[in-house]
Amino acid sequence: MMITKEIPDLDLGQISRSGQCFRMRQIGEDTYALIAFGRYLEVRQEGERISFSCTEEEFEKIWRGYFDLDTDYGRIKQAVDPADAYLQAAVRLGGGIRILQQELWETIVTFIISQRNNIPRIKKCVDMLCRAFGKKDVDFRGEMYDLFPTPEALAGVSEKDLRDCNLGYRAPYIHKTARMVCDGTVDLGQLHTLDHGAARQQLRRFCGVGEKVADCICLFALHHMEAFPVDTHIQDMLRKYPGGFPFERYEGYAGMIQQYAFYYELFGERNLV
DNA sequence: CACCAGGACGTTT
DNA sequence: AAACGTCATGGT
Repeated sequence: MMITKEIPDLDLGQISRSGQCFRMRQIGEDTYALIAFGRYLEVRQEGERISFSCTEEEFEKIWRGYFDLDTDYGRIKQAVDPADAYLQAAVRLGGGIRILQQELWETIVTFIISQRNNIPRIKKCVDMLCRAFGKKDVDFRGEMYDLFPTPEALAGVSEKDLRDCNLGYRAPYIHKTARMVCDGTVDLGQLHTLDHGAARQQLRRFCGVGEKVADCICLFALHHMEAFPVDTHIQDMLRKYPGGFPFERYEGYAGMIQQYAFYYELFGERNLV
């Protein structure tokens, strides 16, 4: 149960480092393990040949959508202004990033955790949460792994138990948010049917979800490619456009441009551009 | 509208 | 070793 596909514009290392998915880890030189939609997957990359540890059926059902394989990222990159030295450099560095289509509940919680936090620590917190409150399952080798805890699981534990996962002041945010999902205050299923403005408005009702986190959830779980989360790194980037960033040029997919810029701010050479 | 606490730790100096 | 910063938000 190993299938191989030819996939352009995809770099597992870049996706793993890009900080949109906190449950993807490197387990070998070119191999990554991730857990999503109740499945454990190992993915290996050799150039454009990507191997998936699953059946063809599972690939079509889950991973084609998860890795956003029906979006043409080559076309998006070609649309970047050739005269824009900054974005050209950003695309050169992070051209293998894709916008994953992750699970909504997990994305809500992980991006509440992400606020005022760094990527290595976010991953640790998420691992601890899954270890403590997630259902256990076995992978294709028979090894145990932890699913992401359900809203019911997180609403059912004490705030202190959440704090023990090093969530700090985010513990009450997550507890309240879990309860709001369980009691139906916000309908997660319905969120998938809303447009960007309406979804963002609903997400803002959760405790601990502000403008930035709401946009991350829209981009990484609801696949609103127009969502443009502005954090401290993107603020730095925007300052490099004294005449204003050309949002109108990238209408409908500014979120993808945001990801290239975010990655470049984090991993690009400091003295370049 | 302008602060500022709250937590813990990765990163840089 | 010590200061600095981290994919912000809610409360005052």
